[in-house]
Amino acid sequence: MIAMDKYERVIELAKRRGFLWPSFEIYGSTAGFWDFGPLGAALKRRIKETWRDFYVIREGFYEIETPAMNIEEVFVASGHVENFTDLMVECKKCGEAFKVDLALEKCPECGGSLGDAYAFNLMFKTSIGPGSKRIGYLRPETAQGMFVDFHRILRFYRDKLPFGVAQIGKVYRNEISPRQGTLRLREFTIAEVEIFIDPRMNEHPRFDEVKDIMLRLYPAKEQVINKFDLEISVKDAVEKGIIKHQLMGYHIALIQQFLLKIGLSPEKIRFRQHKKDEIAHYASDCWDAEALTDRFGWTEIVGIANRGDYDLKAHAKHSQTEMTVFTPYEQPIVRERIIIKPNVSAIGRKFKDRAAKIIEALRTLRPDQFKEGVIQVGAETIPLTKDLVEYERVQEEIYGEGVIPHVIEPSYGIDRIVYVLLEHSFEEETIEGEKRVVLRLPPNIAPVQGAVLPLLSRDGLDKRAREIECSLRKSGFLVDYDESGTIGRRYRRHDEIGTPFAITIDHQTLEDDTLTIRERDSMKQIRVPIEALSGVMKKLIAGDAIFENVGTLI
RNA sequence: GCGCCGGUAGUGUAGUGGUUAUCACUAUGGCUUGCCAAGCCAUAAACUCGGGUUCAAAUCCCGGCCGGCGCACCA
Repeated sequence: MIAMDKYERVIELAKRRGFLWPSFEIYGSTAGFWDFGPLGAALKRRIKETWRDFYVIREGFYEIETPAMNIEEVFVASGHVENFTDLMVECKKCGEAFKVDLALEKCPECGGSLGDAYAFNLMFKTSIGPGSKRIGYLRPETAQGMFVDFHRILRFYRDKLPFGVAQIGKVYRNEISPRQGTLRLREFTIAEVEIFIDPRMNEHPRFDEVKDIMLRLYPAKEQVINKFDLEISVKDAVEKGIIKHQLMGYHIALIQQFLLKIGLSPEKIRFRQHKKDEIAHYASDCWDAEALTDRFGWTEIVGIANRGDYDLKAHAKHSQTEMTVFTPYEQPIVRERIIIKPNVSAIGRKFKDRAAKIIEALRTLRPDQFKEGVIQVGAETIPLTKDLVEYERVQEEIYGEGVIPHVIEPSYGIDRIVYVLLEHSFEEETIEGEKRVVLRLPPNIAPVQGAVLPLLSRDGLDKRAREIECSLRKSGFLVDYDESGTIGRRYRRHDEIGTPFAITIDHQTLEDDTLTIRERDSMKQIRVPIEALSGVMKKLIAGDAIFENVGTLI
């Protein structure tokens, strides 16, 4: 047998044990769509819950939910319609692809002749309602939902920066040729946060909590010059200007903490900055968290972009909606100003039907623009006599100004994280000559938290085990009962799906109401009283206790 | 989207024109054992789809779909 590489072994396990499989298999499947089976869906759910712990609970960024189907206006404003619908043409000689340009006859790279033009649009397009009057697109990111709702969210947060909004949801991109399992899908789950900040405030009040965290950074400059990544603390990276400011540094550190919490290997994570030519149309700076995979090398799993005020400006313009936050000055600014007061009734009598336009033009003028005593209305220059216009000197206090917030956006590709986590957790080892496959998932991430196993399926051990299974379920643990085959076989079955603890009921259980807990990674066992089981499991899963300390080691 | 290669039970596979489609693992039921994939018996389970050639196709030819690799794409 030809040795399978790690990708193949992980996918084989994932399919066989119910984590992942291609969608629509009975109809021949379609590239870019994968189903999450019972264990995959559970694993993904725990990852999403951990993400919510980080962003919704710990950071206080409330979560919202907006439609996956969006109206055309949203993506016209965001630039996606323009930036996603391009006619492309490829050079027959060198294969280079270009946007179609009528002036283009030969390949600008090599002078070869060009092939036929083809359209590509990464957004799925459809129509809403009967009659196809309204064009709809499936969203390629969740972010626009947060921008479109900005005025509502701002009010919810009582008109004060900074604040953040989170959303987890399905997004859709009609990739030309998706490959590589769940690493590139046409429908996938993204978890995004839009953090709205005052553009003048780049600091983070809790920066000290993360400042000493070590990061592996691969800045844009290094990719061009030395091709080395570097180990550096968050604090040093910000001070040296490698990371632009504290806010960015804080959130990069947070991403790393999250990835480690769910169980990715620390030595297989780095942050790579986008180079100028690969940055998205909406962003001014972007870092990707990349995970090292066996077959595909460094793979993007999280992106953190500085979107600036691009999106809010765009939606403000297209929707004619104010998207600013009133930010007060420390001291109100007092200033004197001369304002123009048109004599409305006199102008009306003199200019009749042109009066309205003249008055409007006067009101939008500053006094210094009206020195000549003439007013420009369309192409016409109209002289105005002094009786038609008055000036008034006013004193006004300005308390603050409307600021368009800037946006920092961490964006997680959840499905990619699921695959990478499976790969990083996957281990094969040899125990007494037998191969043992084990998923070393953290206990709080593993889909099944405990296996309840009667040593024998008779002598009343099975009945006792069923009772224990039932009580664990009532306490909120996702457990599996298994009495099929030898105890060793059952341990191995659960090792393979990452179940962190196996609870075994033996003859001694019937005598003294104790049972054993076996730890997946060490294969050690402790004996604990039944009444302590629930509390012990809770501590072990939360990582609040050391295995050997919560029972008697056997 | 282009090019090359591939597609057989849940998994890994044998099978170059006529086989009851091979073997192993897994799974299910039973016997046995009784704390790390032991053994025995039984059972279940497959030729990617469509068309063509042929008396006869898993096998040869064409096309679709899916997968792998390379190019392009991945805002």
